[in-house]
Amino acid sequence: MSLLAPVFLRVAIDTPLDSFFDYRFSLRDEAGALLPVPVVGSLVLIPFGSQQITGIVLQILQETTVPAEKIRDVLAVRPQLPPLGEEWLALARFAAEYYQRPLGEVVLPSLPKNLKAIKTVALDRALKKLSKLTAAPASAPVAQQEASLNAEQAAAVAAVTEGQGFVPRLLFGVTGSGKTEVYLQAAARILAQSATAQVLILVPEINLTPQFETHIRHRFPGLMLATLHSGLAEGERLLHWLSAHTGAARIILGTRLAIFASLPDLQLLIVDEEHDPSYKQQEGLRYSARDLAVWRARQRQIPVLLGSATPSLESWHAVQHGRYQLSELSQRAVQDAVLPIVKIINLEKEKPSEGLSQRLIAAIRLRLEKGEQSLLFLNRRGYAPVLSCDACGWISQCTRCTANLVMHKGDHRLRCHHCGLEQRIPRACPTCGNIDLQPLGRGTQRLEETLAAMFPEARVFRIDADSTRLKGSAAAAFERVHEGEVDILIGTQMVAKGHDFQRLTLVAALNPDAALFSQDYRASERLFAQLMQVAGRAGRRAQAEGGNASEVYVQTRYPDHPLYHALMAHNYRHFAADMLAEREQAQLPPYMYQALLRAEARELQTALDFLQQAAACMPHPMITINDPIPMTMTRVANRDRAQLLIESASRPALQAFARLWITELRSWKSRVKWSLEIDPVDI
DNA sequence: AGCACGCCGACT
DNA sequence: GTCGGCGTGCTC
Repeated sequence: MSLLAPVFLRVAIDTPLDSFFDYRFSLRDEAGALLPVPVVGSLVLIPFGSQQITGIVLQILQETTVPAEKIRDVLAVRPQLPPLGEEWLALARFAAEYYQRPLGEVVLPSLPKNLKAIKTVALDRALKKLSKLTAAPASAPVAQQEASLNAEQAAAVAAVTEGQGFVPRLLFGVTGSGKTEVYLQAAARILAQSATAQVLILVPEINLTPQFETHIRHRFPGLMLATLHSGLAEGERLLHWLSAHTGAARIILGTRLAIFASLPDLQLLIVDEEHDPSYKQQEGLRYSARDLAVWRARQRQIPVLLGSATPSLESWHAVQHGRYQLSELSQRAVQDAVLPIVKIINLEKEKPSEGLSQRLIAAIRLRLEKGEQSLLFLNRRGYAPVLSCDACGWISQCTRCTANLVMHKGDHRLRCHHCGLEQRIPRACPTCGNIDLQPLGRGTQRLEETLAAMFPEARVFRIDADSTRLKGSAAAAFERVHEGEVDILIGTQMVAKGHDFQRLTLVAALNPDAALFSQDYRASERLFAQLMQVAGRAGRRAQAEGGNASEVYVQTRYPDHPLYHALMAHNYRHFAADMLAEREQAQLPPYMYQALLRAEARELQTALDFLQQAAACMPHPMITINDPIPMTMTRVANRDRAQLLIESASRPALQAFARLWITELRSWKSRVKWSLEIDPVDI
């Protein structure tokens, strides 16, 4: 083999085509100088059709079966970037295989845009900046001002840090039981064990990164921390990603996308609020960051800590079956703090006015008198979910979706929350001309208006996606609440997570019933977690301060529902046992594995026909193929959607089937847009 | 998925 | 006579 012969690079690129592409790489440049052979994991700039794109080198080949006339030359390699490692590629390969997507569609979207740009100015600048920061004196990663731990916390920290190899562990503890302290001290010990060790901490929401970041910076001064989430500007994102990739960052804090960070010496993974649905990506590669965290830990034979007050039934099931270890924090860690008292208000007996029962109004008034905060949780933004005409029965419907247009009073608009369609609120009914149109139902805006009128002396404040649309305004809004500038806080699920408000002693869920009877069998699991979580916002204050225990009010038409009883008793174990028994009885996950084939087309029937053919094309003894059904929200943005659920008791069988099935469906070259999701969560 | 090439309707 | 509709075919 002559040294002058070119080599061929097998490259993965971001395309739905499930194949790799081979390119020629000449070992001599135009001047005749010898070039080093590129390394697997390098990024390369290549011509692709009429475009120039960036791909990643998977293999170096001496020859290729691709006809010579088709082969094209690599345009450039990116030598300044240390190549992505084998271990990272193995993670991407696993995700691609497990979720049944082309490898390039996993790898390339997970990299910062500036890394893939044709021009390397941004990359060069970031690398230069990074080299200055490491140059900074590396202080010993000794934790500062550690809080003292109770026995359960200490046991959890010891168990995490003294275990050998891959140990998945569930940290089960109510809000306020001190999970964060366990994370920080476990991280401190792991970081102290070597000068290069890295710890990855995942949080469910971008809103939670700032306060977590503050904790970490305070606790580990001088240690490089990288945050990774979708809110970063491209420049920051590249810098942070590079600091993780080069090993300079020792703690990496991020949302689900951070699970794909390149981390050369990862030694501990922490997934906070592991049950949170946000860990599931709901478009493109539909991965579970929680599940991938466990996979990464197994791959590297390191501990992974999954924390929650209301663990996912999957994780709880794994504990019951001995696949995960359990560390429990059974007490609130703050001295004298007690669990809030949960009170159920029967809306059939206590008729609400403007959505508020008299008892709840009285409870709010009491808090105002004592200078304490109340939080009203209503998971519905806008003024009213629909506008209607009493005279003819017209209601505000989206013309493009199977959904109502939501009334937004502030900017006088009707808005579809699914496709973004907007129009002015009509002066009169579009069908009969009646000028007296009625908002039906209640959203956070209307509630805000009601409370402001009811308590003119109170500072009423609303936090939802509408009120925090501008970048950075969510952080400012939470800050306002923390500073005590708010008496009554109204919020959607945004306020349910993570934030601890010191003067908050009343939490109310105004209208949580809808989830009880949802078609989605996971809805009650989510509702329970959400209510436990929002309840956890209250009662952090020590009783010793002279206050009574905090209160949580739940307004419901179904006061005897077992979910609310479990909530009153703060009894996750009981709830989980019931739910798992139900799931086993009904043969649902985690006792069964599922995949969901979705199809969309202009006409519903086209989508259903496609699914019907898919259902019939490959019978398999170990796979249950259900009937195609229209999705609950059939039409979104003028596309009709339908789905087909397949199930199996065997994960390998489901995987093998899905692989063959996808190959078959691809070969049809149908014009129906379709996708297959493994382990779907929103059914 | 992009993007080009290619063959039929309403415009300067 | 051209601009542009989206059908189909390809991408190392």
